[in-house]
Amino acid sequence: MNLLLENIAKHVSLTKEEQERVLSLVTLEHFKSKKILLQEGDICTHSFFVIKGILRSYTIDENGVEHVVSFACPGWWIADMYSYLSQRPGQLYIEVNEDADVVLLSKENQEKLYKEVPKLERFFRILIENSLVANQQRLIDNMSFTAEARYDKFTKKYKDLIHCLPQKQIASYIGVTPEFFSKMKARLLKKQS
Amino acid sequence: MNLLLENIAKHVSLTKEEQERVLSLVTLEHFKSKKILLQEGDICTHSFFVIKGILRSYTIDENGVEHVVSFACPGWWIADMYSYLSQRPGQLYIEVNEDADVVLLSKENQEKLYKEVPKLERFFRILIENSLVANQQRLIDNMSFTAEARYDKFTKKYKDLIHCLPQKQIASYIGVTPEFFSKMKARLLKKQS
DNA sequence: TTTATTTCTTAATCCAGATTAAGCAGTTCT
DNA sequence: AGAACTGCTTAATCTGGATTAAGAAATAAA
Repeated sequence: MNLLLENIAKHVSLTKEEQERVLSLVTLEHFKSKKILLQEGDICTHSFFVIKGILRSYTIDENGVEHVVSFACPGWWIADMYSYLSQRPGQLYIEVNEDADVVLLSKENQEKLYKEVPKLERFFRILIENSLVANQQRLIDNMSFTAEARYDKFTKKYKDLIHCLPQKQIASYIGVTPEFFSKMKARLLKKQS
Repeated sequence: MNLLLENIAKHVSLTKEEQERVLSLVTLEHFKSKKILLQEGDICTHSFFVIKGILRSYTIDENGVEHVVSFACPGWWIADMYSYLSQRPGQLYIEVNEDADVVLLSKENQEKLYKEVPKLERFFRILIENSLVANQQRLIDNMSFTAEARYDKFTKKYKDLIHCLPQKQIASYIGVTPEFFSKMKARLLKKQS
């Protein structure tokens, strides 16, 4: 649970009382691998902060193909932002990739926090800013680079994560089929030697 | 200039004095078509709010190919968010598509506004939230849909804009070459009849 | 342990979209 | 008016990556 307070402390400093207030408005839960925390059509009532384990968000398109939107490991937030912000049914799935301890913050309680601890408005703004920048970069990368270059970027950015993920999920994240990804990887191995 | 205050009023309500303070910290400028407001390597010191005309942001990749990131018409903000937030050199170009009246807000003055009119922290958070959601949707669309479906979405979303844009820019935005875009459009015309 | 189920790989074939190239119309500049 | 750009189109060819299919390896279930 300290991880959450440390995370906040990186961007704004709270008094002991404010910290207590934050903790009183969130809950900690444990989820087993493969548990689905959110489905297409659901309204995203909570955002999730990962303490331990890994979560993953994805969409399923009209052909039944899964597209990974993001991974969240300890210290990261994850939610269907469209649904969470608008409180309308969303299109994202959020699933547990590896047994996880997760902090839940409800939309209601977040609004409460904004009022009671206005500093947190700043904190969440910064989170969203970072998320926007990362997202925009990924969009540009997808338009500018080949699958190979995208994979290269991914390995550098998520060095630790990479060994914990089934490679079909990595393939999906960088935007290729598992078959092509497998071929590409084999090609890269040959190149190196 | 009213457009700016209306834009703010949609999300937070300011007193007359607060409005005055906002206006005192921004400047209005006119730019001619093709004027480049920001280049790769520049630090983005201002964000731009379009009163009249159209701006466009894009990157140029290592092969010299341009990728349109966004269009901004009246009532929209535009900036290189990575560079603006981090005050580091960015990769985006921002160019005038059509003679434009633009409100400039410097990073400094924005910080000043956050302190003097904390309500604006909320306003800008909401802006960024919306921008994040739109961006994420575009990422999902790019992964899930064919060029044709993406074009279809684009025409619906930017009905008015579409007639003001050279189609090579539309092609770039949806992520195809102008040649392919031209072919696709011809194909669509045949289909309809 | 055996059986299912899922994941990964390899290979053949296919296709959306890129590349190259050329011609044409409209603008802008002398 | 002519020259020089820039934008759009068409067509031929090419390729990154998809699709289909089938087998091997690894996990999970019974």
